[in-house]
Formats: sequence, structure tokens, C-alpha cells
Amino acid sequence: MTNTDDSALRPTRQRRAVVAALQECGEFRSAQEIHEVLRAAGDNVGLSTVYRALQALADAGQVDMLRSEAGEAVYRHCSDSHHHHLVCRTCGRTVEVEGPAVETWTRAVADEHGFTDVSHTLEIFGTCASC
Amino acid sequence: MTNTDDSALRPTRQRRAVVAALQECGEFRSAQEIHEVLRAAGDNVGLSTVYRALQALADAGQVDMLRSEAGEAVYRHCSDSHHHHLVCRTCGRTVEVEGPAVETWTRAVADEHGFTDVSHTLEIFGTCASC
DNA sequence: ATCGGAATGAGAATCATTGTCAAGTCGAGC
DNA sequence: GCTCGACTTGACAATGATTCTCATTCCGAT
Repeated sequence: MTNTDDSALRPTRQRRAVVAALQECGEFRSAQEIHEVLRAAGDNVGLSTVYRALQALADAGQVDMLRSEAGEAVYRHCSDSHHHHLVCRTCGRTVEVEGPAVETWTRAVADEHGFTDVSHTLEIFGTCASC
Repeated sequence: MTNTDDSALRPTRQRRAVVAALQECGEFRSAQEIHEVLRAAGDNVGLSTVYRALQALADAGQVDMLRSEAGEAVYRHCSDSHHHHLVCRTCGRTVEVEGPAVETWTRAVADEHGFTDVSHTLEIFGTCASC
């Protein structure tokens, strides 16, 4: 809608660093954690910048954002297609899962009650085999 | 499990007030909002107390807690059975919905990947007919 | 190389939530 | 009805994530 597509995200050193960190890590990480990682790696990136980069990436759909059970925003580099997450609440290991039936169901339920412009959030938390 | 059931929640004036406010309201409200409502009604209840009461009620399963899109914890008095919510993002109207298939599916997916001690969150947001 | 606008960063500011601890309240037993 | 100890409360400080501010810096088209 409001996405003019010429949103023009300038590929700066800092943004590249954030993207790289997310790709290397593979799990959901908070802005603060990413900031730590970058700092540890010698990349000096301001905390505000990390927050801004992550939000921009999330808005652009290049990363997934969800809230941990503690309520913090955590980010992860994911595949493009719509999917949900099965997350280990101990080690953070994440499995992308798809549930066509769930998508269908949510839409049906929303229709049934006259709701339009529907979106949904679904996350599964658990303890993985190795934890 | 850890629930000894003799959890003994003393029914104090403040806790009663919080419960009453939730029941009257019927929609998801934040701790701060409940605090406002009580204060406006002349019931003087400390903010900390409201937070504690809501957490206790949520733990006891007497109210549902979820995070608004802004990330704040919001509470609502709900039926006992496990269910999810279809929430109007304009007026806040809430419909409780049940999806046995979803429950089954989440458990199956978790099992399949060796996850145990599984929980899940599922909320549907949309615009209701009158909005 | 230059210019304008976008991006950065250090720190302050905000805001929900939690912790602290002395004072108040409940209710079982006398 | 009165007492005592345990549970609760509340005013305020403390925490911690996130956002804001704004002067400085960087990007990239000209």
C-alpha cells in the first residue's frame, strides 16, 4: 500500500553488517544481541542504528520479527514465503513450518465473523531435543 | 505440575476491584489502563498492585494475557477453555475462537521435530464488519 | 570534487514493568 | 472482640528495552 517500492534503503556499512550478522547467526536475536555481536567482531555500530536497521529490514520483509515470550522483539533472516516458527525456548533453535490448513482456517474464521483485512500471528515455543 | 492448587489467592479489595474492572470492560486492556479505570472510579489501587494482580490472575488462568501489536501486555476476562482471539484492530472487539485442528497440528509439528513442553500463541487481527 | 539529503551515533528521554521495604490488612485461633 | 504472623499493599526507585535528538558523517548522483 504505502510502499512506494523506491523506499531506497541505502546499503551502508552498518546495514550490511547487521544483515550479515543475522545471516550468519540463523536464529532469532534481539537488537541488543546483534549489537553485542557486531561490537565483539570489531564492527562499531551504534545501538540506535541497529534498532533502525532491524526495523527497516522488518518493514521491507527481509527479516522476520516476533516477540519472545519475555516480550522483547527478536529478529531473524528467513525465507520469503509466509511461514511460522517453532522455536526452542532454551537454545533458540528455530524451525520454519508451514501450515496451509491454519491459513485457511484463520481466513474462514475471520470471514464467518465478518472480519476483513485479516492478518495473524502464530508461534510455537518448546524445548528442542538437545536441550 | 508446579501448581499446588492451594495457591490461596486472598480475595482483597484491590484484587476484587481488578477482577471487576476486567469483567465490566470485556476487551483487552493494559495494566496501566486498568489502573486508570480504577482510579477514575474512586478505587485507589497502587500500580504495582494492579500489575501483580493481573499476573496472578493470568497465572491462575482466570484471565488471558497477550501482547498488543505495540508489544504491551494486555489482559481480558475470558472463558476457561483454551481458545484464541479474533480481534478488531480498529475497535478492539474480540471474538473467542476455538480450533481443535490447530491444537493438534501444533503438537504434531512439535513432535515431529523433537520438541517437548510445547506452547503456542495464535492471534488473528482484522477489521470487523462495523468498522 | 561537490552538494543535499539520508544515515549515523552518543547520550538523553521515554515508558512499561519490576523490585524494595515499611506499613497495612486478613483471618484463624484465643 | 482481640492478637499475631503471614500475606498484601503502595509510594517510589530501579531496571531495561526502545525511541528521540541533533550535530556530524557518509552516499552517490551531478
